[in-house]
Amino acid sequence: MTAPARRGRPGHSLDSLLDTAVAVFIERGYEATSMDTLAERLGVTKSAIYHHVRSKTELLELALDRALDGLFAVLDDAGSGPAVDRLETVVRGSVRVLTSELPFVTLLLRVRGNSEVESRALQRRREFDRVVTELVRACVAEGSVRPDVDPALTSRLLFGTVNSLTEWYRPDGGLSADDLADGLVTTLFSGLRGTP
Amino acid sequence: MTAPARRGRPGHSLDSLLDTAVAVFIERGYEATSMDTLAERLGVTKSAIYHHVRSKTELLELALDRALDGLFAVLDDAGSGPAVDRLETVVRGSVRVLTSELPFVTLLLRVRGNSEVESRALQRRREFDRVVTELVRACVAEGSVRPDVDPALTSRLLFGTVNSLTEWYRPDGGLSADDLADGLVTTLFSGLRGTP
DNA sequence: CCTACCGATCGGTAGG
DNA sequence: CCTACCGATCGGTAGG
Repeated sequence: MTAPARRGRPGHSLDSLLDTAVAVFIERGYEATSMDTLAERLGVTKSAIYHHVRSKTELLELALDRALDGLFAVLDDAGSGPAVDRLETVVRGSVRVLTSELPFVTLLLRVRGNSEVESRALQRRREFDRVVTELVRACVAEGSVRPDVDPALTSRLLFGTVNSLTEWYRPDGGLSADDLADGLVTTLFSGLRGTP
Repeated sequence: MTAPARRGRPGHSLDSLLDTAVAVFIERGYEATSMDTLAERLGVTKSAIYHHVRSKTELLELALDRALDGLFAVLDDAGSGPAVDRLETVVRGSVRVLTSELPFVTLLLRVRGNSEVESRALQRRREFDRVVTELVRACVAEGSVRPDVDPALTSRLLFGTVNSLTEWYRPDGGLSADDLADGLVTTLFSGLRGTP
């Protein structure tokens, strides 16, 4: 038996398509990116993209789910022990996901809820934030986090700091993900002034 | 003598035009916002907007300059004294500008350098960051900020935290700008764990 | 000559 | 994976 004739060229996998799409979405913004621009960057026609996905929206959805699945897996890693240790595990895990899936998390953090897909992603983000706020509350209850700042504010500042890494961190920039996590945990937990 | 007949209606000032434009740019993204959308939101025709500004780009430029001028004024307020006091003044001043000019700073932080105007805004932001990094270095030199974290990382985390406020802070949400600044300064300078 | 607009339309490009 | 298209909308400008 002969091998079945290939129709069309091998071209791109869904994964490599997604990588390029996310890179362009970050560069130019999701809405400002046309499928023609995307096709040009991939070196294929616009219609070739529609072979892999049904819509521009589906590309966005795949990218956002990848970031969110990574972040939620972090919560499962922090199962037991003192709340403050679980909090540190969540912070370090978030830094790890953020650095390893940087473009996907970057895109997630830029989503503003302007469509059904974006709204669902925002809802999952809010659920993540809610769990972390509960964890900060547990830390305050066990006496391991200061009680004089509202736990809701504390957790917002905490993840504001972690999420801001997408604005400047580059994996090839000489700062390893582990060193970054160490510096961030030290600064956040013990403060700028120095060790207690 | 009769009063001269008014030709055209009083309509909008440049300031109110800018307020609305920035609100829509934040909602939908700058590039994704058409001048027709803007005109619809203002209740005037597209041509009426071009009476006040020459281009969509000029609207963006006016908005970004307003945010940047506010931030640079903060550096002038922190003129003398120990570096750590100047740093706290800069942080509190940044929080004040961020809350009082929230939409303009929010727009500034979303700019990615996709045009001449955006690139110039990014350059001014980098200059601001450079001054703050120098200030952190001075704090380390005088012994008021921990030396075991790189000053460049410290200042990035510092302003990552401050800038992340645009993601959730709302002036009408029950948390005053002063209380916010207090909580943020306490958390950043003394850490999550508690007072030294 | 000014300020503050309007109704209509230009040449090109969007996602599908 | 391509060619050949669609209904609609883009930023910007004309005369009055």
